[in-house]
Amino acid sequence: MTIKEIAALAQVSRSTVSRVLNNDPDVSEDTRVRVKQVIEKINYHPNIAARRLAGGHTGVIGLLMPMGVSTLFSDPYFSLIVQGVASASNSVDHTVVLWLAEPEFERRTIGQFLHNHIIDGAIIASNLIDDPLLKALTDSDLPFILIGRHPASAEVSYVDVDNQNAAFEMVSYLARTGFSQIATITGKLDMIAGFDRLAGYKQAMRHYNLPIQQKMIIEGDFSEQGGYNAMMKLLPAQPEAVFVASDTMAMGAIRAAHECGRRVPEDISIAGYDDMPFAASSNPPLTTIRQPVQQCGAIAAQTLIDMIDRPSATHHHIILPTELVIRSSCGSPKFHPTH
Amino acid sequence: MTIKEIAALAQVSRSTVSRVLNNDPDVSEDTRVRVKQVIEKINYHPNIAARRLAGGHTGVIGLLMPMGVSTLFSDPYFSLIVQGVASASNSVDHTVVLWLAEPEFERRTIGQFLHNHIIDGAIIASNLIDDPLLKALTDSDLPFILIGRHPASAEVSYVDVDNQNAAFEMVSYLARTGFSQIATITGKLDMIAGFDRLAGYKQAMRHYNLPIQQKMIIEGDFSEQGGYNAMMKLLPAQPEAVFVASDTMAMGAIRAAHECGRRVPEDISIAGYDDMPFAASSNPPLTTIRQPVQQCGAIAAQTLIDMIDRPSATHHHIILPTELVIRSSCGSPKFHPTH
DNA sequence: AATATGAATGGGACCGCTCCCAGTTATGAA
DNA sequence: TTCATAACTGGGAGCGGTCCCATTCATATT
Repeated sequence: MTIKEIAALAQVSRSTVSRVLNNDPDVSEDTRVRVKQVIEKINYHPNIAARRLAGGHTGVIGLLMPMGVSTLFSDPYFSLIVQGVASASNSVDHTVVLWLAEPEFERRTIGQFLHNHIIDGAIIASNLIDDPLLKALTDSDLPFILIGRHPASAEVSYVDVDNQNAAFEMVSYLARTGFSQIATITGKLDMIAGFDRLAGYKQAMRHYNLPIQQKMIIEGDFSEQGGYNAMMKLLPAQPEAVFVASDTMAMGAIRAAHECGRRVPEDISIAGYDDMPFAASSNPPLTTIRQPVQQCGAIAAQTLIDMIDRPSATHHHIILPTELVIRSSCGSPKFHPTH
Repeated sequence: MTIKEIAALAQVSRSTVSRVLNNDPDVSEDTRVRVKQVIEKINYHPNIAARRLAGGHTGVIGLLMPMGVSTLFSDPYFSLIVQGVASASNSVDHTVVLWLAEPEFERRTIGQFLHNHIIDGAIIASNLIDDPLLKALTDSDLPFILIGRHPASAEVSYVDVDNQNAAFEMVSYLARTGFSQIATITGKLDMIAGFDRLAGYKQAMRHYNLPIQQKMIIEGDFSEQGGYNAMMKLLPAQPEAVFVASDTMAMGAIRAAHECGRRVPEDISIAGYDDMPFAASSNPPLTTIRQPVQQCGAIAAQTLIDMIDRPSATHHHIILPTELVIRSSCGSPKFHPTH
């Protein structure tokens, strides 16, 4: 089933069929309809490989999430990213493929992924601060965009939320409520999101003249178990409130607190980050930061497709707003007058 | 960076470079080494589109999970499938792409996916009993394999576990323990796995001369919330034990039981299915069926690649063994002497 | 009426690779 | 030494599209 056969059946040339396929205006309405009917009837689909080879684009964009399949699938955050990317791409007739590779294999295949000329561009949701992937990407001529800002930012396009500011807002809220012993469970600090949220915490502490203490800062890893472990380490330091850098970790932290007989928020206040779907219905419902994850994915896709269609030297740096969501996992100091 | 340039640099013909690329034995060791050095130095990657166009295969296989991104990412089952497929494929130098599409868009693009000739074959983890996708697949000439058997089986290849038998084993275990009021929360009954597990339940009930009662059979949907809802509906019927068709649903069922003041297993026994990672550490640890999900994915990939390399008319029907895993979520009737 | 203009279409030349066939050289047997 | 054979290697012909240029024909302009 080739364009040639369609051309024969519709009694036009290959070129004309190609024009119809690509919505070229230089085709008479008659011809267009006739060709389309044949295409429809034959159930013809252009061969992407040939298309790419001859033309230059395929209409498929690649989604790269270099973190191992298991974590990729265990964190609802990624699910939302994927949904955003997929629906935004689909709505402008692009399809998206998720490149799946076990970590060891990934290094070998990543080059292939970038150079195989099967995708028109790539969206990378890595957020490792120092990802070697980035160098490969900038060296190649493949259009790409990051989800999560990159410190050496100017050279690459990204879409992100203002993690630092969001964390600042949250910790400020805690401080204004009257807490002074505010701790934090950070994300992985080699990820930009983890790093930025910690920076926001520190900024707020300084802003409210609260001491920044090492024992009040525990590094987590964005996982539930990591939150649990961190909380166990943190509890002896007697924090009144803790800002946990992700909702998933917050769940672990709450589990740890409960296990040690602390009520939330009566004995200890816990705030999360992400406003994941489960945050509203957890026990207790989580005070957290809402960030538009799905929208991040969607905007990344739109921007990338735009970059593909209209190449230019400028880079896009898009920052999406966050929102403080107050629920009941944070009380106020009067609840535990021991302090 | 084309094969031509490599040929020029290595002072051989395009053909010879192609031979080296494809491990053709008809190349002298000298030449092979020389060409490989150039390839290495230039960091050359063959253009997959051209390769596919000229040759016939790309070394990439497609993974199709037509169920919407959100469910895809929320169920650890799929995560395991993906891991199995990815690692098995990678180990024989194939890469796998996950075709992402929102449901509405999917119908339009699926044809493209099948006919675009960018993938050498497809693995489908749909298990909808009557998936129209299947017809499209059989009509096309793309090699494919199902994860989860298909009722109209002989025509297609698949790898699956013996769901019915596994369910039979589990319910038999419950019956032998001494329960007579055994209920079941099924999976979605338009999925073959849900259907088969219910069949196994019924088979065991008959085998042990236990009555099959409508009120003891509630249809779930494989989700946690679905398990919760089903359990709420089931509780008034006073079952002693319930076989839940997935661990995820079992967690919901346990939650419902607890909420209604029933202890597990003292007041009610609950058995799951899947032996998901969390099943061992849940409260209480779940008696369940272990099925080699990851292995399913791996074997599907291996078989598919074999089918691609050595086309033949025969279809593969592979059934993997399951295992009854006894933990503490099922007690014995003496625990609740009210019955 | 003669010419310029533009819309619609056709055909050739690739895109980068693989496959097949033919040619070259080296090797061993006659 | 001569010739058949094997071991390599090179070149041509596509794979199924897109793009560009050339062509045709109808319409508008002078």
